[in-house]
Amino acid sequence: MMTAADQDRNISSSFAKGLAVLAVFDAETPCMTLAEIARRSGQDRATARRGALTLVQAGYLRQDGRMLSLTPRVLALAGGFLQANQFGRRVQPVLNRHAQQMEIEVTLAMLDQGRVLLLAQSTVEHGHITYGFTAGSHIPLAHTSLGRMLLAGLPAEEAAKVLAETDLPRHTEASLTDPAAILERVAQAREQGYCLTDSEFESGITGYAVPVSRPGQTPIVAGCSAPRGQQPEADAERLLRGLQLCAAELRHAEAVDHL
Amino acid sequence: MMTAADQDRNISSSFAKGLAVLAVFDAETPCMTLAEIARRSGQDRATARRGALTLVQAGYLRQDGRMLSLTPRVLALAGGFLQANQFGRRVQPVLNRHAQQMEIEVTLAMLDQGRVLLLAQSTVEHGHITYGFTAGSHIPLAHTSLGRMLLAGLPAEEAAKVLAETDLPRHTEASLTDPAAILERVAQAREQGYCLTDSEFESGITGYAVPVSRPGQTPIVAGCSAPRGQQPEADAERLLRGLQLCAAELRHAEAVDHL
DNA sequence: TTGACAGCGTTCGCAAAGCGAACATTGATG
DNA sequence: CATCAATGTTCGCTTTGCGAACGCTGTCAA
Repeated sequence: MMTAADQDRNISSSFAKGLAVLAVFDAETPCMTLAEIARRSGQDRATARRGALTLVQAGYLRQDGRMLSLTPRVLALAGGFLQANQFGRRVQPVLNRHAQQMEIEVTLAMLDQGRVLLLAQSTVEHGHITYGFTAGSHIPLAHTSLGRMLLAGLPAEEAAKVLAETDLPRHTEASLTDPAAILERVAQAREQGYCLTDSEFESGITGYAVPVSRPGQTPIVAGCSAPRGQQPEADAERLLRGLQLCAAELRHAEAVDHL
Repeated sequence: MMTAADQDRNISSSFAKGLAVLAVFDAETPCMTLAEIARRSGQDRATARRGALTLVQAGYLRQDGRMLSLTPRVLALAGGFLQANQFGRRVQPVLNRHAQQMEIEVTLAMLDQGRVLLLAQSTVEHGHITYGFTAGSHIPLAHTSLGRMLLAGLPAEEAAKVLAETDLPRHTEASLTDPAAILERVAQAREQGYCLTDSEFESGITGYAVPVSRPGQTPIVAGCSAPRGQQPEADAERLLRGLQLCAAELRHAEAVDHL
């Protein structure tokens, strides 16, 4: 009874469903019940159960009573990527150095499924403590300087499409909620080669971002954020200059060319 | 012809095989052909192919010609774990602070499949560049201070068993190759509450490690490494004291209690 | 040049793997 | 205590995906 919507024989649907189970843990939910996993992954409870139990056996999930949570082993998966791309040698040291010079936390990010995916982060002591994001965290696309700079790295129409598929929760009173207004800021960022946002994600915090990837490549950006200071213009100039230097060095090291 | 060794109906074997494909990328191999994946994962080429193609469709792998490589999306899997355990807020700042005070890179690690899994690493600027390991990297168990301190966190017999299942490649001339000799160092580490190794993994580099987890918990350790200096004893005392402070703070913050 | 060969990606018939309706089990509510 | 809702688990039927077999490409020796 082969349907017309012929499932691709090259794709393993069981595997895809299992991956969906694993991916469900991306939110800040530390642990979940089977039913919750099933709901979030849009699968039958029995299906989710098989996926989860398989993950437990493989050591990626731990089962405490009826609660399931990720084990540190998932880090090894990311480790493969980081090692392969030499992040430890080519990216992290550069971020660290500029972060120290700028006296601020510097973040490298790219697009992933309509959100901003943090690739790497460098922290300096005395830095302002943010939400506690790390490499692998997702942050909103529309209301962060990183996100808008990433959109600016796409062709205008594509950026509009990505943005249209994103929902725009209002994080602060300053959050822009009109897609057109956001796209205008994106266009502005594209033109001037940097992006600033103020208080649209965290109140009182200004975000700064510059492109790292070369035009045409998958967009990669570097950015930082800090409480708004006494001389916003001077701060912006100093931080953007620092970020530009950092970005130039990453480009020169070809550290992010094939992401 | 159902065998007596009845495969558990609760486990999805296709999913498990797919995961094995993903895990194969943990080595420093940036990209692989289908056949290579099949060989490394011990699967039939066709099976590996389905797994890989599924991963491509899910966005975790990218296909360039006949080469397959991980995409940054795998970071999101790790991000779930890091966010859930508040690494960004509870662990990373502590590591960074002590690293800055000690003027050296500090690493947090645990056991995973007979190897040392790096959980987090301080990101302060410093002089000495190591292999470029990052969170999620695996390093050897037997010839690093982190690894031996981890073994010391296990009951003696269990440590012996884990070590027996590990192979002991000789990284440098100084590498101990006799399991008994290694276990003796482990026992010593267990007694004195810290572990030093010298040149057994990288020539001329001394490794320092102390336990972080409480006795009985899954072992977690903190450590650092540096070129051997002029006054080894003074260095050791200073660094171990720093690591102990760092470990105590992590314990107090209960940052790593349920890993 | 040509034949043999080794290694690769891909296909397809048949066995077995896993989907989900249905069944237990738990725990909250009137 | 009965009712109900929500969760975890089982099992028959169908679909999925296993792997022998195939075709293709590049390499070597005759």
